[in-house]
Amino acid sequence: MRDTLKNDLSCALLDWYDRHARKMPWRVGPADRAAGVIPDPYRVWLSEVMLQQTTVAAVRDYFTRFTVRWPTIQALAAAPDDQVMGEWAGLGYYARARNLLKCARVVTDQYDGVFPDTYDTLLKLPGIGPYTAAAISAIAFDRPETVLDGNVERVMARLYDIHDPLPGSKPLLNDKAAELTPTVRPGDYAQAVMDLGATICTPKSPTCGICPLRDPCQARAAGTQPDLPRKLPKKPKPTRFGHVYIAQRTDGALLLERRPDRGLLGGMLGWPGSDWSEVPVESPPFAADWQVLAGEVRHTFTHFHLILRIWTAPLPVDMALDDLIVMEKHAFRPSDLPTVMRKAHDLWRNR
DNA sequence: GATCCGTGGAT
DNA sequence: TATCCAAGGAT
Repeated sequence: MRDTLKNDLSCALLDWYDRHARKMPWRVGPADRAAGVIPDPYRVWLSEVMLQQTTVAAVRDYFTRFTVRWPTIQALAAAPDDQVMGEWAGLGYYARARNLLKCARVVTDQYDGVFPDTYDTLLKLPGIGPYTAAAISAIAFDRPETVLDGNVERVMARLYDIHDPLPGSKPLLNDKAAELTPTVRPGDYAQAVMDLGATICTPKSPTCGICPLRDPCQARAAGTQPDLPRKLPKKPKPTRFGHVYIAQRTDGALLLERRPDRGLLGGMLGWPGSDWSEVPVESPPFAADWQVLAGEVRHTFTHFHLILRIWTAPLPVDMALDDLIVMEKHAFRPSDLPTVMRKAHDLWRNR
């Protein structure tokens, strides 16, 4: 009976996916896969890391730029750190980019450039956790692993009308998802559940009327689907303040810093500045007649709001400062900056 | 288990 | 404007 239900559900989902799979630059669609096209594990891995907590729309252009610039994992492994961090700038969660490079170098050096295919081996690699290990194993190698991301959590919570709040209900949701994972076409199936969650079984206003699982869905029968999955309340975000300092030489060169590898915006390029706190201390990188710009930069991170004041001064010739970078005009790209630093740059340029 | 870690779009 | 939240991982 359970097998029958499982087969009905997974077949309904695969059938829906065959007809409605979204096109994505990294995806080997059901028709291509059926025709024998084998996914490139490098592209599957890169896309899955980019997609961690990030929307498909935001990832698209980044994925294209990365794969044009670094078509293979060996090419990526050989890239200088600052080029990769610059290409990742704006996408957020910069630890992903640092771990991406670590992982590329491990696979290149220790696995001869060949991605491992098992969940347990993938899980040991930098930046690959339970979700991504299962996703790569299933999507790139068509192994019957169960992916559990936000989409699958939502689909399972509704399908079985589970009211226990996340994250405590995660093991139960994982059990439900694992029960449904078929041994045939597990890669397509993993993408089918996630596509369903992303397009039909959405967080708000799910379109149950056209859902391939509308009949067996227990939440829909109970009318509870808009309230699922339940989640524990989140903490409010405090507001912090800070100062940043933009100094430019008459030839256009700029004073920048490479942020330490750990912590917020780790490894990224930025403007020197104060700590970000309730009452920041003005801390210019060198003594000068600093002028504060009109306006301010407002930015919201994962766990706090930030309001920055921007100061500017001429950068003397031959100025050299510990841990700071004098970047020539031709070498500076605003797109290499994380978004909050690019906002400061834009305010300064439009002064 | 709780906290930290970005960003932009939708509502 | 405020909140949610998106194909999560590391510590």
